[in-house]
Amino acid sequence: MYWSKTLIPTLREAPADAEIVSHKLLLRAGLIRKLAGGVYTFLPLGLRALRKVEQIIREEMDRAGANEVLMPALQPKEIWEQSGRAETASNVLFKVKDSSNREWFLSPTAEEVITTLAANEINSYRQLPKNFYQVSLKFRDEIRPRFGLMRAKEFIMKDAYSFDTTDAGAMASYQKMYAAYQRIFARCGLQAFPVEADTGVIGGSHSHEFMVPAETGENDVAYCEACGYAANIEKATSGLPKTAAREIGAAPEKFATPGVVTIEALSKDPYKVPANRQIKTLVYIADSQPILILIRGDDQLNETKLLAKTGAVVARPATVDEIVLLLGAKPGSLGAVYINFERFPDDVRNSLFEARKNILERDGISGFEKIKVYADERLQGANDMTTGANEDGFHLKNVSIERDIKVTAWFDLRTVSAGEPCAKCAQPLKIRRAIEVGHVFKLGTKYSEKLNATFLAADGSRQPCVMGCYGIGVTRTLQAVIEQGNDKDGIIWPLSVAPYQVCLTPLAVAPESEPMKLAEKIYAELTAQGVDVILDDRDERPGVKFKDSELVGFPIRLAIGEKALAKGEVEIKPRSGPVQFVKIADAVSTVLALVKTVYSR
RNA sequence: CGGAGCGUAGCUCAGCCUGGUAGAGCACUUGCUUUGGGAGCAAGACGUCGCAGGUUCGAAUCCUGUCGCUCCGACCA
Repeated sequence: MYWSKTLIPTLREAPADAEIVSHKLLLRAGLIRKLAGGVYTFLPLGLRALRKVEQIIREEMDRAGANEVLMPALQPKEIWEQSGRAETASNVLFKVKDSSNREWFLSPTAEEVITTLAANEINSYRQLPKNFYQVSLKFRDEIRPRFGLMRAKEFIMKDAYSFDTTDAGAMASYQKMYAAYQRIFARCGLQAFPVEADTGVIGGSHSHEFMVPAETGENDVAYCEACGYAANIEKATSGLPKTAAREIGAAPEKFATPGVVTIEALSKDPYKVPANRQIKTLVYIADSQPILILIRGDDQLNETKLLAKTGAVVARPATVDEIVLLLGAKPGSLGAVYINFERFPDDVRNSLFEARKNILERDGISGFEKIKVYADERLQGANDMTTGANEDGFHLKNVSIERDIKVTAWFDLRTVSAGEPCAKCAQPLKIRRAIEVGHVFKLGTKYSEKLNATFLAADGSRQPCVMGCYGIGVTRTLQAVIEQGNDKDGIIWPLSVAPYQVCLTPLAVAPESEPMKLAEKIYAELTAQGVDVILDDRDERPGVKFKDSELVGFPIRLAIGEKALAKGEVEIKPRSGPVQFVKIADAVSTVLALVKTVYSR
């Protein structure tokens, strides 16, 4: 390609709405342009890089035995209702109506479509296992698009779906994809590592995310350098000991705490109750039912764990009004010792109970009379604890959680912090930010059962396919490559995904000038060898050409100037390496040798 | 959806407080000079100041509404 024939609108300054370095460079290097928030056009250079990432993904998916298909972006509402996700994934679904008022969803993923296909086309165990994938445009009704391609309303995703006859087979399919992902990200020049992950509304039993470490990422990963444990903070656990038991009195004791509504205030004079001897009581509305969550005072609730462990579809903190109706006190004085107004005489209690129940049920909240209490495992066996008395301005001490509180179930509900001992090897955990570029799930039979994707087994029985699904955010991966590879001058592409591998830079471009004639000759030779070359034929000053080639980040620049030519030489400069002058006759072979170092930046 | 901020030339921004003929740098066009690290000089083109309404003799500027964008939070396959 000749530079003057394509469109590479480089910018000296980044548009004001670009926040992170990779977003700025995507715009400055002329790879993308924004049409609207979270919606971008890929310009020629950006599309070339994107296609290279896609090609790597296709090669590795094919190598792993997956078959490429292309499924509709426009999906009928009915199949989403059948899987149950019309409701559970409702907040991210783009919904459209056609002229006859029929509802459609713009595909954020394709479990329903592929499972419907399998239901129709796969009948026998002889046809399994199978793995189908596609690379296509996906839509998500992001409430807040951010960081360019990182979180967009519209993006390119590779999604794959495996179908097996047995659980063990599904596990093998999962491992194949896991290995393919490691190859894919390595070939893209990315340092991506797998971490244990929550399965979210996709569901399933087993899941890893592939993470690219970056301060601008939107995920926190807990990891152990000693044993290799790594997990999304939403899933991570640690090996902290349970709260120590002590000698205490026979019953909880109420004491006045006027104006004290925080853990911190109660830990100070005159009360001096350390946060780790307090029980924090949180009220949530989970699937329209009130629940209490008990966490140690110095811990933080992990809402993802709450949903995962309780099986709730949606949960939100209760409002202050709801809390007063439920427990009779405002936040700051809440506890789970007396949750049904035991402190009142029976007749008063019953009338309060009925009145409040009616109001809550009017607002769609049910199960008031039997509030479930979920407690974090770290509180198991804890006594000599202090918690709210469900009476404004009062707390209870001498609380033994097992004796005084009716806990419905114990779960790991807390968020781990850096420095806690690893659950596997006791070394201190670290936490860092990362970009999620891929996700693999073992789904099991959740979708195949709901959408009737069954097969006839060798023994004649009809069984649901055991499924897995595997996603890679292609456009996000592209941006992650830039986020990880840049310096003050611009992008540093790995050879594998660079829009062009070599930038030929003649410093005189008149058709009959020596630099231009030599550039055209080298261009022809490199192109014939299968190298992606761009020839900067613009009549610009050398400084402009050098700055642009570094901003765009071509891995190898071959400059041809009058001075070096007079000595029979040209100048070859890797994007992040030293300049070398080579004889004209050796120029092509030197470049070819550099291009062979496929995995290097 | 809550909180904050911003919408002026293709890009970065000034002007707004204190109303009075629309500005700068970069980019663009033409000419001359220059030619190994984002050139110099000269000339030129580019704007319904996001949109709508209001106040006023007069609004980029003040008021109201609205749309869009960004940040923080909530949310997130």
